[in-house]
Amino acid sequence: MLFSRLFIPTLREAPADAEAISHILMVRAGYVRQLAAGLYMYLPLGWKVLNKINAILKEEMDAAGCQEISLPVLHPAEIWQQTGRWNAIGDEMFRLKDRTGRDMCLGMTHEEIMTWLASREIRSYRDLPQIWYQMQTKMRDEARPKSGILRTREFIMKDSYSFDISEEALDKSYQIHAEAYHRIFSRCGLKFMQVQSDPGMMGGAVSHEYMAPSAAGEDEVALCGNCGYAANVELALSSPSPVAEQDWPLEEVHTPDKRTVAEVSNFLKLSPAYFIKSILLICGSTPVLALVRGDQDLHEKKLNRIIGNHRPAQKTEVKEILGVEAGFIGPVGQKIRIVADACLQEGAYVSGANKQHYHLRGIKAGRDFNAEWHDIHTAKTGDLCSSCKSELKVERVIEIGNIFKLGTKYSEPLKAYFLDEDGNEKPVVMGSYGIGPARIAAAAIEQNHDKDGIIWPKSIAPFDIEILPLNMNDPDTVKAATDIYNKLKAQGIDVLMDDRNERAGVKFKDADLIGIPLQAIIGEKNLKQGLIEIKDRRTKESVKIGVDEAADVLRKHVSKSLSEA
RNA sequence: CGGGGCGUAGCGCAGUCUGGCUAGCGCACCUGCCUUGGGAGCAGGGGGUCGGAGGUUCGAAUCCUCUCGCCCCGACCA
Repeated sequence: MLFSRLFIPTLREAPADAEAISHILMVRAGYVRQLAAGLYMYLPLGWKVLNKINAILKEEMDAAGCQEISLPVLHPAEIWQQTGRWNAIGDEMFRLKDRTGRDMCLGMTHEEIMTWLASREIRSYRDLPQIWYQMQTKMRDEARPKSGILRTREFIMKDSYSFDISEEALDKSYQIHAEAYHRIFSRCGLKFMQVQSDPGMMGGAVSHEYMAPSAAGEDEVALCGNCGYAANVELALSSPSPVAEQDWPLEEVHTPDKRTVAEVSNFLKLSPAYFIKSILLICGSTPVLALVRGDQDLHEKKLNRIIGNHRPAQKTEVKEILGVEAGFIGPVGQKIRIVADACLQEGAYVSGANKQHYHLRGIKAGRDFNAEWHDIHTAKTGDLCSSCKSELKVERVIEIGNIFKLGTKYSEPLKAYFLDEDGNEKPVVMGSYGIGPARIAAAAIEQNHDKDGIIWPKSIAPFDIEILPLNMNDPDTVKAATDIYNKLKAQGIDVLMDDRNERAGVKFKDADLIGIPLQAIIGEKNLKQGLIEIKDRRTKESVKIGVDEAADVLRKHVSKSLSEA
């Protein structure tokens, strides 16, 4: 492809409204443009990258025995009403009516529609298993789109759905996906990991996420370097690192106007780890007291799984319900439901005395208060792994894919039944599996860039090679470049030639920005000695090779690097 | 949805507090000359309903009211 014939609007300066590196670079290098919040247009280079990723996805899905189909984006409401998600999902679903007034929605995922299809067509155990997938647009009215193409309101997803006769059979489909996903992300050149995750609104019992480490990510995972435990912090189990046990008698301490853990711990010259943080929550209309160690944070989602939806109590409610001002509340003597972090079962602590300007020191679980014990704190770096007691590390990540065991959550309400060998009617056992190609692209940039621009992994770069004829007014340069360009093209190599009548500096800057992994630089001086230069975008190392052998050498470079990937 | 920030040429910005000449600068763009190994130089040129609506005023990018949009933090989240 000739640069002059391609629409590649590069920018010298970073757009003012971009913050994430991948966002800045994709806009600057002319890969994408923004239409509105969370809505992006893919320009030729961006679309090419996305299609390279999609091709890898399809290859691996097909190789795993999955079948590509395509479903509508526009859905009738009834199907979503049957599974209950029409009501369970809030403003995140785009809803509309057709001309007859019938409720419709735009698909944010396709469990319902896939299951509807299965319910119509699958009758016998002989029809199973099936794995169907599609590369298709999802629409989600995100509360806050952000970070360029990392979180958008419209995006393409590879989503697949498995239909099996039993949980054991589902395990197999699940495993097939796990293996395919490992191959896909490896081929895309990403650093990634598989972690345990919370199934959330998808339902089902087991799920895993595929995470690409990056500061631009929105999720956090807890990782154990020793035993390999890896989980989203939404459910990661950990023990806060223990503190030396104190042998305090239970006694009141006067703490005038000291309310927060930080204030009291300063006042008493004690580490926050010796405190119990008491948080009053309102769950429906019943109050619940949540307790975590003073140096820990409560994790809302963990608590949510135990007590359901809840909200923090207002200061006035605290006084009404507990009879004491917020800041001096504690678990001792409370009659209301208490959910406490498991680490508080050991040791003696300081907490509010439920008396204005007083705290209690020497509180011991079991003796002084009782609670339901759960892991409800937010795992953080330095916590101990719950299975092997090594130190955990918490890292920021981009979610690039996920796999869910759904069981019969969708097949039962949508009546996707089959007859088994014994003639019994049974619900199909399902799984669903997603990958976001745009997030793969963004994560690849987040993980592979330098001050000059993008450094694409070879497998998903928009081109294999960029040829840079430095002076288009020099006939020898043009001839040599065109010659190499034609030879490479004839060999099926995807090559971009910067044939613009620009100065060398402009071409170098744009080439580095765009990030094609291999550059072939053709300049007058080298050419006079029969040489051209090939340069690795990542290492910036270059070697000179003969013009005549250039096409062959470049071809070998490309095929070698692709087989490595 | 709560908090903060910002809307002036394709991009990046100044001007707004303290109203006043024909609304400016850099880059990009067009023409010509020149130049060709890291975003050259010279000369000439085109491009703006100052996000929108209403108001105050002799006069509004600037002040007031309303409104729309975008970004960031938080809440939320297949």
